[in-house]
Amino acid sequence: MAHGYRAVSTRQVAEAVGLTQPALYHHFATKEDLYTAVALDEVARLRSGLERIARRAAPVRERLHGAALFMLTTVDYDFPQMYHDMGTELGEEARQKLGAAFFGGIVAPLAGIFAEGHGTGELRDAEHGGLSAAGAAGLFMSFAAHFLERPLVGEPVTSRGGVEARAELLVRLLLDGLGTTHVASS
Amino acid sequence: MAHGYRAVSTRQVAEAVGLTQPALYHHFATKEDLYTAVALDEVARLRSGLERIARRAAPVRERLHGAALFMLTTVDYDFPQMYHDMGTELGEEARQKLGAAFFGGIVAPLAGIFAEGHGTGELRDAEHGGLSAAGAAGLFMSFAAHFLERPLVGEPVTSRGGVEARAELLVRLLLDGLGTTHVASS
DNA sequence: GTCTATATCTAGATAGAC
DNA sequence: GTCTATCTAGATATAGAC
Repeated sequence: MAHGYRAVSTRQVAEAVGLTQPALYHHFATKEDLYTAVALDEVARLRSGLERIARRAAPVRERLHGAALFMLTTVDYDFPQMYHDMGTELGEEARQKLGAAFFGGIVAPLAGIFAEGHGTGELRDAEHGGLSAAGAAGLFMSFAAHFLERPLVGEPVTSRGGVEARAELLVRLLLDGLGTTHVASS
Repeated sequence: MAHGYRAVSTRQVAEAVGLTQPALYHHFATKEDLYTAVALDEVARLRSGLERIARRAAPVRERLHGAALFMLTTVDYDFPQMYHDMGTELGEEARQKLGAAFFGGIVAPLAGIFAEGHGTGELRDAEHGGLSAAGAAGLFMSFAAHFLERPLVGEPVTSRGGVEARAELLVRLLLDGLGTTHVASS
């Protein structure tokens, strides 16, 4: 997930788990199967974390902060790269399967939080210059990816203040934007 | 740029330009050299477009809209993938070179627009709950990548309204966020 | 400057012993 | 369930004729 599907060989995977390369093939039929299994595992981990946060009895903004903190503290790989691999390196079947898990496990719980915000009028939906609940969840993920990104040159993001501060900044930018003047919903 | 450094073979490149694979090696010493040259070309193209837009005598918001429209209409590859490749698949020298070109050609012109917005008080800088000019430029690129992204399942983004509307939405979300209540700068 | 032919390496995957 | 040994395909890169 950190280096990309093609960049990691099955020999490297085998060495990391203390096996020889052919031994992997006793457990998984193909490299794609292995990758899919790991990706599904990771999506399930994110799902349980995000669903727990989404169920909290806390204001929308606070739960979004929790979700942001969860992502920033527990994701240590390249999220866009994983998404790219899921979309381009896998067969139709694996892509559909992962796509469904991704939507149900990551987009859905986040979308639930945003939908509540739409209900209370705290957040703008698609008809008021904002986004649908699912669209907002997708944007949230892009924000998370942005704040996880390691710059090409210069210091890594982790040194730009603590994760707490970055999670707060993430939510503030997502909800309030960079502008100083608030534009009425149109 | 669309499929990733490792996913495209030099044979495929050769076929695309109407040559045999070894003929490429008359023009470029290695695959990495070829990739770097193409990436530098593309960064130069973005640079000239973004600098032209940044120089326009128009409000900050309008120029950001122009930059968004420029990105959405002229980038037809996977931007995060290119960024990932630049960071992980190339040697130190090429990475430094591309990193500098990226910063000077893409981040800098965008940062110029944001800096003006900071000057007029139209945009919040890092000391008022927003971002530095360079940070805002980076976030802008992440927004562009988000709006260019092709979803794992379902219809491509191009069918979600025209590019004009998507560019406008991009700027609105970036500057005003998803919330309805404006939070005073802290 | 482009070609054919090929060297060299590494990848995913398989065979079969234990 | 893991190993050693190996197959086969595809990759980057080179040699040398034209």
